[in-house]
Amino acid sequence: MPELPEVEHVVRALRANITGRKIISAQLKLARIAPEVSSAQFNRKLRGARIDGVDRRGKYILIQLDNRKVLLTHLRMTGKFVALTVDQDLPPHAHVIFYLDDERRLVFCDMRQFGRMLVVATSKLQETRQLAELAPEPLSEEFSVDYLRDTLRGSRRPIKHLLLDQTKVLGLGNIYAAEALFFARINPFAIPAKLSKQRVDNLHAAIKKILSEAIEGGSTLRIDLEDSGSSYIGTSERFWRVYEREGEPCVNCGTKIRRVTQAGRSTYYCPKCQRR
DNA sequence: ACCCTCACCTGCACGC
DNA sequence: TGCGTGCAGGTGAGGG
Repeated sequence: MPELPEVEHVVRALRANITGRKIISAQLKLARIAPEVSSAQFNRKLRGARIDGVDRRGKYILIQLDNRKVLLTHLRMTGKFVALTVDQDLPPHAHVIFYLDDERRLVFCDMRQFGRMLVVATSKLQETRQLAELAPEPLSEEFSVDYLRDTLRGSRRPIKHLLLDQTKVLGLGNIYAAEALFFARINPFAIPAKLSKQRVDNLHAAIKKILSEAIEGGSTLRIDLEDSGSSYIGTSERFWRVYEREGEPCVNCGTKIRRVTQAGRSTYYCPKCQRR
């Protein structure tokens, strides 16, 4: 499910819901979710810790603890957090359960079991392999036109593929990469190194626009954020210009949206608006 | 270094 | 109804 905007919503909801709570115990029910530790070690590292805050780096969720550790979570495709009150049953695919000091349980559910958790020392956070190579935050000053131009300059793989590389451009997934290219009117097969300065400017603006609109809940996104106990945190419903619109008319020119497979993923684009 | 393919899983929509 | 196929918003390993 989640690309950067969805993860940001999960982070905000978690921050509002669990900051200040203490983890009484942590039950890792499916070992592959935290492959670097046993379930006993997982509990040992987390039990007794108070949650000081919740942050995000790219698509990673960082749950800051007061025991000088951070719980890193990646939702991958289908990971979700849900907060349960005492009287509520576990939902399907509940793989990790955090028993909190207010009698609620924070549950990590993941149908496809791709999600991952990792407990790292706060002092080692920067050098953690999963975070160390990530590109700058796309909504920060650091992600500048100059940065993007320098990044694209050396690359000859199709631009859509590069946009999914989190070490080059951070936060986009298959949907927002397609949408950003549509807004910038760039063909997904275009060669990054060959893009004109103007097109790089357009792409830079499009990435910022797509992500910030999705986060702030503009016209493209309707947020369904629940503070109260039971519902899934950070779900959303939205409308896309090209994604999953194969055969439908382009909103700009009416040409049928095309779907192609690129690097093993579906890519949607308007063949008329998005010329190479 | 790059680029591609596949693997990891379950569930759902679709066609026969 | 039932079964096979393809597909799903992410990443990482392994090959050329």
